[in-house]
Amino acid sequence: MFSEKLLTWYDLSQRRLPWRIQKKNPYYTWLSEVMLQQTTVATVIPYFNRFTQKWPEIQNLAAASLDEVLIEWQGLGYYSRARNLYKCAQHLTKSFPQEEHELINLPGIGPYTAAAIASIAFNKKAAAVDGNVIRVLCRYYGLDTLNPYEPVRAKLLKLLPEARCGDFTEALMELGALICRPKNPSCESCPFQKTCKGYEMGKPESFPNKPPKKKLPTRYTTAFIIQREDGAIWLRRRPSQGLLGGMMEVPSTPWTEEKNSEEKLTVKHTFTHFHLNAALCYADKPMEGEGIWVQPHDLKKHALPTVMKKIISTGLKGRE
DNA sequence: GAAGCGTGGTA
DNA sequence: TTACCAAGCTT
Repeated sequence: MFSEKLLTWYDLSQRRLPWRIQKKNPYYTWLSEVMLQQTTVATVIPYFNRFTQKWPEIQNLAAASLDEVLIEWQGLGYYSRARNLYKCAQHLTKSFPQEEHELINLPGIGPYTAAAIASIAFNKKAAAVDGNVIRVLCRYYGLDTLNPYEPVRAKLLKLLPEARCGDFTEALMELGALICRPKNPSCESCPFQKTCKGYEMGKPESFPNKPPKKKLPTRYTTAFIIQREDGAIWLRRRPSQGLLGGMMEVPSTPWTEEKNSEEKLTVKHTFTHFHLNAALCYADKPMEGEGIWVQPHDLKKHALPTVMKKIISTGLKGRE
């Protein structure tokens, strides 16, 4: 009953997304699911299109270098995804598992993504529990527990149909994205309005029950815009693990909670777990250690995270 | 199990 | 401006 109604709605209302054009392409499913982790559809679309144009098959992606992948990934965030994607491509080139319990052993593929790939690409009966599914089912069943993952997973397993498992998985997430939105849900056009507990209670937006978030600390640094007479800028590579791992950067002092002396030019940027306040400082001699000179025109050839693009562009403008 | 891990859009 | 959020994974 539930699944029939959901699939009918989905057949009528689904968006045409690049990874849905070619039906059942496991490479597309895997790539899109990794890109969509904690990231909006609108942000992912151009990245997905560039990746699949540059690397039409997994073999092409696996044959690239990690730096090439990081360059294409720059700006998308959570760069461990790109590192794991690259590592995972090496495995998938040999064989592409169809089962959830095999997929979950691959780098960058966790419980959600394993179930999503098994279900969407191979039509297996797997329970993909993401933020959408948690929101939709918590509202529908009026679940107000602070840890809804397991209860939602149990409900989902009972709802999953024998046929069209993959479409059902996509449909439930699509309902969450288009109708059962986090804010301003469109209950008037929801096919499940009549039987939705959250709607009946008059407060669908209060589900799921989330703990309050802590305030983010601010860290401070001084970033060095080191520019040679011919205009080239000094860059170096960050350590391969941790924050912005493997990406390029301009040198900077350690990022600590000690405030800067008030500088003229600063760049502010917010990461997942802290705000960064970078005071800019100009120099013309390189720092110790490894690094490269890059002409401003060639910056696009290097894997720069957004925070570094902001620092460099602000630094170059501020110098004029 | 809690913390670390990006970014851009929206209210 | 600040806060919150968006198809989670790893350690």
